[in-house]
Amino acid sequence: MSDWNPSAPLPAPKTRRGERTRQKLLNAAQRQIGSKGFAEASVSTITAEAAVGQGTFYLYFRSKEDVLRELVLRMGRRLRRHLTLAIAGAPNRLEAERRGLRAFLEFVRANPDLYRVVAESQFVDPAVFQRYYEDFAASYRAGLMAAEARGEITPGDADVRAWALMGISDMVGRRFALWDRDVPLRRIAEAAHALILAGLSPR
Amino acid sequence: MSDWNPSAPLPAPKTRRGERTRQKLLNAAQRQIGSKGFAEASVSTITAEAAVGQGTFYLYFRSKEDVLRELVLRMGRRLRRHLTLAIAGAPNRLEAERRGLRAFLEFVRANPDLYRVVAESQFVDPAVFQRYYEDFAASYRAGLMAAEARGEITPGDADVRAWALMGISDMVGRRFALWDRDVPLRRIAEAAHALILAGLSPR
DNA sequence: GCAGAACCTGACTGTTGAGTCATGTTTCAT
DNA sequence: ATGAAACATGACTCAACAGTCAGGTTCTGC
Repeated sequence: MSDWNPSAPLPAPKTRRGERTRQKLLNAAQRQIGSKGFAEASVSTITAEAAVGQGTFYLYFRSKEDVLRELVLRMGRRLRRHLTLAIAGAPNRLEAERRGLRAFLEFVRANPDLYRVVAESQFVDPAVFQRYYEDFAASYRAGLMAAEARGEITPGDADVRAWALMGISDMVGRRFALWDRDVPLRRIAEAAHALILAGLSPR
Repeated sequence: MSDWNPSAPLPAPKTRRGERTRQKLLNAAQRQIGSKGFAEASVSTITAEAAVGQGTFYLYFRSKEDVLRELVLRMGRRLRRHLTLAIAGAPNRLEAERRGLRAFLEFVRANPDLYRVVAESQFVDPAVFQRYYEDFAASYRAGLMAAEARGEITPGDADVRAWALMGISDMVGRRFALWDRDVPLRRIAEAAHALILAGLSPR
């Protein structure tokens, strides 16, 4: 009759030391999973990198899957903050779009680990992965609808548009910010933005 | 001094029986990996589903990674064929774009296994995954440049455009063809195509 | 219809790594 | 200052699998 729930998050650390250890583990996991991938990164390589004992891991996370989940949430928060700052003060939606795209590419270039972690979550915990994108899509969609109401963009299906635009960022980011680490992002962002602005049709 | 090479593909089956067995294994692997994911699908579940002995697997594939590689190539061939057929006879590039997008979404809906297999290859064999997209991008890019020369589309960076357009298909496909198995694809394809045609800017 | 090549088998081996636990150390509220 | 709660440890257990191999079956060209 107790309310014990096996999938509830583990209780947060109660002391400063505990919180520090948890963060060390999260950072180590991010580097390990980000560089070697989820399958190759074992709990023991993670604890070794964090310089804590094997068993310590299980004081803060139920499993390797659990720590990945946590990292996806962390990535979402960081990216959201980064984009919010980049967009703040844009005079209109199209300019916000421009700045956001550029900022996203720069974020990916600067945080390849987190990018990979999110991508891997797709197979480790589909629900979290889906949630990650749904959340971005929802706020993207809201932004597009508001802009449409203000007449800053043409009318259109905001839902499909939101996913399509995320797809552009995602793929262009992978190709030009992650795989190709040298190409200047300004040029890429401008080219992609031009497509988003005017499409392909001459008319 | 012999020309033995440990990473050369295994010799092809010499008899009809051998070829049949290899195909049974490929199909079983596609279903297993497509439904449970690469990590959960073991060689023994694959051989069980194919109804062959454990060791038979290693007559045709060096490892689980190897069979995944093969499946990615198969997916590439099938998708390419599907798209070529769908686009054949389109009067111009923009119409080809329209038909291609729609055909892609339909392919994803019909072949969720193959879609997942390709996505997993990203972490199992990055080179093959990258190659898969680079190949599509190259032919996409060529198509866009030809269309631009004919004046069917506005001038622009064909490379970035190719990746951006693939990104749209990829993400919209995942969201509306894979995750949401009920929504009618015609509507989605039209909405995305409208964005590709004219962009967001009112002008 | 025979020889030799091709194919098939599944029990076995060895490794890997997740998760546990008994014991020890540190923190902190009182 | 102290004791109880929180935190930390790493050797150990145990299950899961990848990959092997010695021995058996089926095919195919002649």
